[in-house]
Amino acid sequence: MQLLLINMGNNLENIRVRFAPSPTGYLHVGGLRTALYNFLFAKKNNGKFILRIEDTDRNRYVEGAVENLISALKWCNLQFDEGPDIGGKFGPYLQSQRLEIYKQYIQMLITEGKAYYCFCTQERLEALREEQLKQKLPQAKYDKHCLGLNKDDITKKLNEKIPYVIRLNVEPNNKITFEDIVRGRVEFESNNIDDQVLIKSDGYPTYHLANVVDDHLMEISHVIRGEEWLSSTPKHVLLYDSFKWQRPIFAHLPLLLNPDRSKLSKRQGDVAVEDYRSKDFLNDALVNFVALLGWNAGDDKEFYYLNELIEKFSLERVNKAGAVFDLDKLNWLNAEHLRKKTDDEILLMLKESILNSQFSTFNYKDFYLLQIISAMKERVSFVNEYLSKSPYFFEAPKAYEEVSVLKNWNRETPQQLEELKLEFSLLENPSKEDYEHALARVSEKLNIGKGKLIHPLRLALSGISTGPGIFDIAFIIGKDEVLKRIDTALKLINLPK
RNA sequence: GGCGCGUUCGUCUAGUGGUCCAGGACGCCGCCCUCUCAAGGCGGAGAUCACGGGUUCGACCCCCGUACGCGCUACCA
Repeated sequence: MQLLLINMGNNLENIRVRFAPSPTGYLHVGGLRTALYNFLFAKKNNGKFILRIEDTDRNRYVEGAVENLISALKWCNLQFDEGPDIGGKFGPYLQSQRLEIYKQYIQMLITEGKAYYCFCTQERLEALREEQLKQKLPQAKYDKHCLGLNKDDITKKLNEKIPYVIRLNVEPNNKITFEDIVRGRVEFESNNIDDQVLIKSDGYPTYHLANVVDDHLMEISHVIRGEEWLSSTPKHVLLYDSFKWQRPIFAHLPLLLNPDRSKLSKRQGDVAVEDYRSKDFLNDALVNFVALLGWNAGDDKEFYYLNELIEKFSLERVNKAGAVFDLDKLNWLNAEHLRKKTDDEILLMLKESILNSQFSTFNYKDFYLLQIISAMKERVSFVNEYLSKSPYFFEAPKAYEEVSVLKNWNRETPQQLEELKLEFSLLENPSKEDYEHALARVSEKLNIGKGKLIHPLRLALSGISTGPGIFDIAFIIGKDEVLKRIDTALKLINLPK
């Protein structure tokens, strides 16, 4: 009976995963993808998603980076259950505040002979490396020089305050094997593994020690991280085994790539979540897009909301190969998500956009903006395109697209537009249809095609040749404005001789 | 150099031994719709499944090798 309750293997009942970035600036889209998969896996399995900051490199610390990371995560709606700002049962969640813990655990390793003090100077290390390089050894490795030190030597050096590091004692001639959910079985030769530094001379742990100790203490069940960690996983496995701790389940995710297939980098475009946010991308679209970079549900569905991703996600369906970040597809997804928003949702965003634009001093009525939204909705991919693609709704045109003038404006046009203006001026509270009928009457009267009137009218009202139906535009800006803009155009547009 | 991982249309991908002379999406091109531009609908071009050997009656799918790419190779994460 009792045996049935004991389950030593990892199972899906107590899922705890973590996103563990180092605070070097902002959230990288690759980091977002890692965070997302962790989040999706946790939520799908009723588990916990934890944010832990790996700030054990004091040289790399960037002011405000943690706040930045958190706000980017929140913008993407990846709410974590435990973390530096909200706390939790397993805190603190900043590694720099856990130094005492690492010291305590490293002592266990030293006692067991699994780790040892190393007093070698930087100079000796460099000389060693150079020598090994000269001998064309397959690989530069520490020579375990300090492993030979006896207790007295060590206490003496310690008392003399000679700087030291603590190294992992890797036993030779072993095979180190582990299972990875996305890669399957992975095997390494212990001879190829260096005696990694675990505690640096400044007393801080390296990533390798800290991540293992914390993952164990925080009861992390699955380590889901980027492929760049695959090569150091055997060191972590060695550490788990040395501590006699159960290993978590590993899943190493494929990398995100530049168009030239190198690792996604700043040089070739935007890499920070913030960059996309400031370029008017929707959080839903970014998350949707990034989710599909390395994972798919096995069907043809491409449009997802976060809750749908949670429902469908599984680590088993994560791909092995790196994925190029294709901006075209992100743009498309953004347009898709934007069109699915309600007009009221867009209204809020549009007002925000106006505030940050050249039109910030104008005061548009919600009712007016809503009309613009319904006219432009299927013509924009980004909220700010309401302004850039149809500025004429926000301000009367001051100039007229040249090619369109050349194409649609001829000697007879002014006369014809005068006629149209007259007909329009007779209208009372005109609807779209009223404008349309009025224009039809004029075209009939002058015996010319409607196009002869429509295109110049479009030019006069909008200054450009693209946009919603011309009668919609007329209706939205209103009769007074229509008449005014025709007058202005008549005055400003002069055909070249 | 060593070790590890990977390789299906330009890109993201489906595919788990026969239903694939390989399906979908983005992008591109054409047609329809139409006052323009979009959106939408329809259609098209686009992959000798990196290459070479096996295994098998049969391989994109399994095995081996090669090439290429990427990652790691720090007292960085």
